[in-house]
Amino acid sequence: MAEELSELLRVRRDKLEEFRKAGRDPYPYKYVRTGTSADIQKKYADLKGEEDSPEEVSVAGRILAKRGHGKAFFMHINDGEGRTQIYAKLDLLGKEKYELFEKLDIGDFVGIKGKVFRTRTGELTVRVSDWTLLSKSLHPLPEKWHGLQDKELRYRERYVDLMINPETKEVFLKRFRIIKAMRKFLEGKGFLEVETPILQVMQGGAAAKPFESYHDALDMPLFLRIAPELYLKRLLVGGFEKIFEMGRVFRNEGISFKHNPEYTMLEVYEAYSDYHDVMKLTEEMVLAALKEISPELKIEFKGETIDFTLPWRRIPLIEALREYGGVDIENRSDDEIRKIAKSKGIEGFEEIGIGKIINVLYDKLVEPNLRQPTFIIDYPLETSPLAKKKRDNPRLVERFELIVAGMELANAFSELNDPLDQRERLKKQAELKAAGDLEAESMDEDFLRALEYGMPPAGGLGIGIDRLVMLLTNSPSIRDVLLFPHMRPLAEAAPKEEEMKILDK
RNA sequence: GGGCCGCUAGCUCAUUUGGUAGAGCAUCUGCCUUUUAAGCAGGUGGUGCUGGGUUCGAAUCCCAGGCGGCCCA
Repeated sequence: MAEELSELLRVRRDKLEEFRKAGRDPYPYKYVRTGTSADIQKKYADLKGEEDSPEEVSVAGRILAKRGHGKAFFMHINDGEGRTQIYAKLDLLGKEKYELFEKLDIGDFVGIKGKVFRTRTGELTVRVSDWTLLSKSLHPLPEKWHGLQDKELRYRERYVDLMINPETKEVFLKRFRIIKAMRKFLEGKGFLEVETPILQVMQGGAAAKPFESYHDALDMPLFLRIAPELYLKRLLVGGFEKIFEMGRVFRNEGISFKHNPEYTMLEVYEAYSDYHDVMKLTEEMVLAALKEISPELKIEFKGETIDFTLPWRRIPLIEALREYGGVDIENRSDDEIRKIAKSKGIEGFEEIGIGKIINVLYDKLVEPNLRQPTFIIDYPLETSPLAKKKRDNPRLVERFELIVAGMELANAFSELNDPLDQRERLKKQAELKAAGDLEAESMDEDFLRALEYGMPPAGGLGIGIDRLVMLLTNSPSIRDVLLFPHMRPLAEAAPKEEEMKILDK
């Protein structure tokens, strides 16, 4: 494979051999550090200009910058907590060690031993008394001024993006803190984290097209879950009263700035609660996540100010359609609603249920216009087969979605626990599926049996974690908050014939 | 799925009537013992996304395809 290497790559491989010949293993097994870059900054903060640290330290990291000065040499190395300046002098190291040290490349990992001192410009610096190559890098890094700009490369080679662009790392640190804060919030309220199947026999819990897989030994198809909902409800039946699951779900749909085929969803269920309680819980939890990122309740997102000050607006779906879409579907027949939809340019859903059409009307006319945090509440019955009917209006269900910056962030119901009603609703879904609606729910007999044993009244909530992180980190695309967003493979990385064979077995 | 835009050195970007493809950083060589976008001098490095077409001649014009971005459905 090595015959076509460009000069830059060849030079690094040559150096690899040179280090080997000089008796330095380019990939040794371990290195003992006395501390990190941050430890040095903290420990020697009071070091005066003229003095050395009394003892030697050892640090390790990736070389990010080199500045040679003839018989002296500066570099910066980066570890998980920051950077450390390194100073090497011919006098101190001796000819052989110094000349090899100069040959280290940007990108290499090194271990550095030496005393700490302050340079003329005041920067704490380790003066090298000995050094160890810890891993030879065979690729040049992107340039120091602009970093890696090309979005495609940043997504495809996230490892390079992370090592070179500090703001990328910052986004993911924030992501992990947000998730941690939400777990902490829920655990503080007595919720228990559970895990349910990702490989599911039935399609259920949401309106979405699933990915299909196959279990060879059982000789049966399996779906990757589109939601954990139906299993979490089985747990309510089993006696868990406050539970949540944070995990990956998979939806076989298009890709956009707010859609990735796999994403992280938080689902929360609380027995003896209804959707009013869940709205309060949602507000508190989102604010707990926000607090982790910003002391203010107002944040910037794509040039827009989003104000999370409570209370957030609550508006029934039908009113929202009137206010934002100028259409009135209250007390209209299915045919009339279909006509309204058509007049708004919504076509191609002729065989599909009226619930879907209302959803499309809403998606098109209302959602993009909701910029500030807003709860859309009380959805038409047909749109929500898993939600309880509204207590004073059986044409509606007790459901809300939280919309921020035109994005659906959360979806929640007073969960349907009447097994006979649920059976009727799933039957309707099965009819829609038969008519060609790929997103319709399956008739899940085991789930219905569970409900027949009795599920306590409960409020349930789903939150799209990735979108929340987008908002809180001012990231314009979901790809910016996923470490490895889905990309079409490059020709060179496309699946090989051997791999494709697996699918035929 | 549709529209627009992009793809040029490892990276960031130039290159206008179609006429031998450039810069900065990185890399290499020489000088330089406290620099930090170190400096000075010199050099190497290109299937111009891929394939086809037009032309004496294509990075540039045309067609098809690939990958990506933005907007729309």
